[in-house]
Amino acid sequence: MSGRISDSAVRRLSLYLRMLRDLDRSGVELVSSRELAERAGATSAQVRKDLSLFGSFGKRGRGYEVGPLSETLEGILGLSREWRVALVGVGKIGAALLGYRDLRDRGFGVVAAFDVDAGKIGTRVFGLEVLPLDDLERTIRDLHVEIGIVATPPEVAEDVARALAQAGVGAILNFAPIELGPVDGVPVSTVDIVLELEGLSYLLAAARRNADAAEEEGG
Amino acid sequence: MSGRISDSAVRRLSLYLRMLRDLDRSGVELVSSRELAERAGATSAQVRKDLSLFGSFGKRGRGYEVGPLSETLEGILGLSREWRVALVGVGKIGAALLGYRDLRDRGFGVVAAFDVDAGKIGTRVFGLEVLPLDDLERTIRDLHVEIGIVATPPEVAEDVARALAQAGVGAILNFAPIELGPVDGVPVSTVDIVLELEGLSYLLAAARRNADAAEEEGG
DNA sequence: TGCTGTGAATAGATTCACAGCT
DNA sequence: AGCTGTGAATCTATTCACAGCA
Repeated sequence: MSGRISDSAVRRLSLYLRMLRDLDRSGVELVSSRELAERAGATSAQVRKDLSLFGSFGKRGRGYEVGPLSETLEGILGLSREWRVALVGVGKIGAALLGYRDLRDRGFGVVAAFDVDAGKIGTRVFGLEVLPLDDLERTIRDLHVEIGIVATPPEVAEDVARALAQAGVGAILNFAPIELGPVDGVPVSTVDIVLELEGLSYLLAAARRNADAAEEEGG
Repeated sequence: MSGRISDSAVRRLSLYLRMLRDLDRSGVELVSSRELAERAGATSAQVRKDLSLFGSFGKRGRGYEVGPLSETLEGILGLSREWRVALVGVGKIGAALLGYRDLRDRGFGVVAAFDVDAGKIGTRVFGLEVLPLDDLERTIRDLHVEIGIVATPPEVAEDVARALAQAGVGAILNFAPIELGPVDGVPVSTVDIVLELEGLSYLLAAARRNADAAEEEGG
């Protein structure tokens, strides 16, 4: 059944689950791979292949049952439980994350926040007390935190990630604009906003070059 | 030379550029594909292949000149100029983006911000006045905005993206947790924080399953 | 000798297409 | 008849390996 599943496949499974939850809320009970694909921006073959990586969940000639498939995907993705999250770096982005209700609503509860700034330590941000970095290891162990979020400047991101890994988190989400491989075997996923914008910048620049070239050619 | 370049290749080029700027600041003048690869978390062959998609910039036997290659990459990525950006949705994440100095520092100047909330309209967030959505089209045209950022709730994200496209932006960065294909031909890049966390959740759940299976086997 | 640039080889992901169940 | 599940085919990306230049 499950060999190594690609990141993009996992990402699509998350999207399918979202669509299934929407359908469930709308009272739909059965969905075909084609319908699911349309909503998730994929192809029907892709949907079937992705699901088949984990088993056979559909009924030939009918489609997939929305409720049961949702639960199956929640199980696969580990979303039938609440994950405990700790955040390091209560700057602009860190603070925004603390106030972002979607995280808790979707099963990611931020239970601790840390910063180095003495001016922030002891204050409450969206109800959560900011703790000093010195408390990181103990707090993360005590609270059984499973996921760490790094929202620090890039210079310290790697050290912070290592400290989180040492303290026992099993996965890290990094917002610092620096590429981090797995640290001490703990997987790191990076959200790099500037990199995303630069990707768009490339497309704009390329489109402009093409337009210029076409104009050249035209006359 | 340039056919269709993959997103991942463009992303790596951005990373190479970052490393080159660092090297430049350190006074390094020459770098090999191997050194660049190490710093960017790629392989030397990957670096050479990525660069060769756009031309031959190195010197055989020597490596690449840091300064010139930086400028070449800036040109390719469209980063030798400042892009004008407009933001829609001044909530937690939108406000954080307005305060995020890195954007301006890296050449993405947010020149307009919009919201529907009458309580926010007219206020200043990090020095920028929040405008009503009604002003969106005119303002974007007047200010020649090239990139739009969607930081609204998911329900309205698609409509907002369409309005931005209609108003003439050439690219959109979407923070709403909804998959948007290109709207009216305008490319959309989505940053979906919950999706990233769900990807990590999958890894944690899979690791846990493996651990359980191993334990089963062992005893 | 050292390192680029690049075809050829390999690996990986997506799409096709159809047998098989309901 | 309709739709899944999946091997086979295709397409895309990465890695290899080496000729060719400094």
